Amino acid sequence: MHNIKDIRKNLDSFAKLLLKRNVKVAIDKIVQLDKENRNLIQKKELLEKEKKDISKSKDEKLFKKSKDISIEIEKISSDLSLIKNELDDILSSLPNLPLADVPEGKDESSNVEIKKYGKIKNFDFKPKSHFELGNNLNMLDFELATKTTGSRFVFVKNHLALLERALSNFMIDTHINKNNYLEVSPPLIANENTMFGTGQLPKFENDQFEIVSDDKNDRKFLIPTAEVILTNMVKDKILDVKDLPLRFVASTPCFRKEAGSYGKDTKGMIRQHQFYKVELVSIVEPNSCSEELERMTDCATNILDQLKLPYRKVLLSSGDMGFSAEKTYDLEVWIPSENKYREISSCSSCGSFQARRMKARYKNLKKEINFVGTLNGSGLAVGRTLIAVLENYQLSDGTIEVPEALKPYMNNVEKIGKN
RNA sequence: GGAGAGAUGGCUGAGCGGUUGAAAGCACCGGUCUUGAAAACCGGCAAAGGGGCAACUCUUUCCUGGGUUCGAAUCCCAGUCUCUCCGCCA
Repeated sequence: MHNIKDIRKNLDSFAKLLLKRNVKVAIDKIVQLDKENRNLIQKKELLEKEKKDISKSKDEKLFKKSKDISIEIEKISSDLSLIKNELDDILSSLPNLPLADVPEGKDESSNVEIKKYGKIKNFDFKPKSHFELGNNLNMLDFELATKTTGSRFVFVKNHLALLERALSNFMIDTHINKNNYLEVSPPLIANENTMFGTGQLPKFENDQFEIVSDDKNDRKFLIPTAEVILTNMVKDKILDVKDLPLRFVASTPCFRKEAGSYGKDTKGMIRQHQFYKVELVSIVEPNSCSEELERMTDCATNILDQLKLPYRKVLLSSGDMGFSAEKTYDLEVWIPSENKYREISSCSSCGSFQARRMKARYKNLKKEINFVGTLNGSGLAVGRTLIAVLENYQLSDGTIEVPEALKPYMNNVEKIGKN
């Protein structure tokens, strides 16, 4: 959510920066609504003052007049709320502004590769895809999931289920022990206001799984990412600067409809309606967002380093960023069967964009109140990490080596194979 | 699911029709005292929005939404949430 005061001050740069994100704003409309809004506020306040004075005077002769004023105030109020709603609707559907160092571009083709890491293994056989491997091991069952649930779900069984759990635990342990995150086990369901706070609503309602409820005024959604619920932990709060930064980590299932991606990655578990993800969220002073973004991204890359998976770090272009982000790094892991890198983590700074939507503020040492900065990143997407481990650690006989870093979590299983 | 109680500022908690944005305490900030600190004493301390270059000023807000009244934190109605007891249950 953008601050109307800031927009007022920087009309041109505001429109220009949104254009960088391929969004055309009706800037004239915003200006006009803002003007009307303030105009009506002034009118209303004047009347309220008059009314207040009358009641203070306790002068019975003026009581009739006070009643008339009430009627007038009511009229103005209803106009006011119409205008205000229209303005808010526009403002709440505009994405965050990109930072200056974000490359300009329409889509992912303008993303900038920062660096490649790790060593891509040279297989002396044709590496199999994760779904072939999983299917042969009888540990990934897509057909069964289709039968019980529908497309884009999967049963993970036996040692791969263990591996999935091991990955999750390994990641969380790393983040709480080495990176100073606080572990959280949050609700997996969020209400409408919470979804608005992080920017999933109102614009991306169709991507969400909504829970059927009798009460239309109490809408509930399965979280599409723990970012939603973790970031909203500071909703409506005024924090003390001494409490910052706050860093939360959670491993949760994520639920997404992925509308619009049908036909893409239909095979395997790259793109599922449900998947596990270890999520990192930081609440910081707004001026340390950029610094925290580097730190958070390092926390995520550290997991890939420890798992010895080859990956690259990519700076997203303005056209490829998510709605709430001002700057995003993607981490892409090497997928041998596809002979390319695929997204496994996305770390974003949102500046104060989400904080304004959530009304999450803090008090600095001078006791000034300001909105906090929020960041979120995957550390990492567990489902996709499972894929990466399967494919990168496969042997010619279709068995899977367990990465060194995961061994403490694998109940002495060192190699995953049929037995 | 049944029966009660409650929701007030960062927290605890008074107020139950008229200068109450709201007592008191805690926390916090400033000052006096002190070699320094503590204690004690004195003073300050809500947020959002509007107007103003500014000093400042106005409006709104005592869970939410309606209603009564010239006037509501206070009365009425509906809803939400919390707590206690009982039942049920992983």
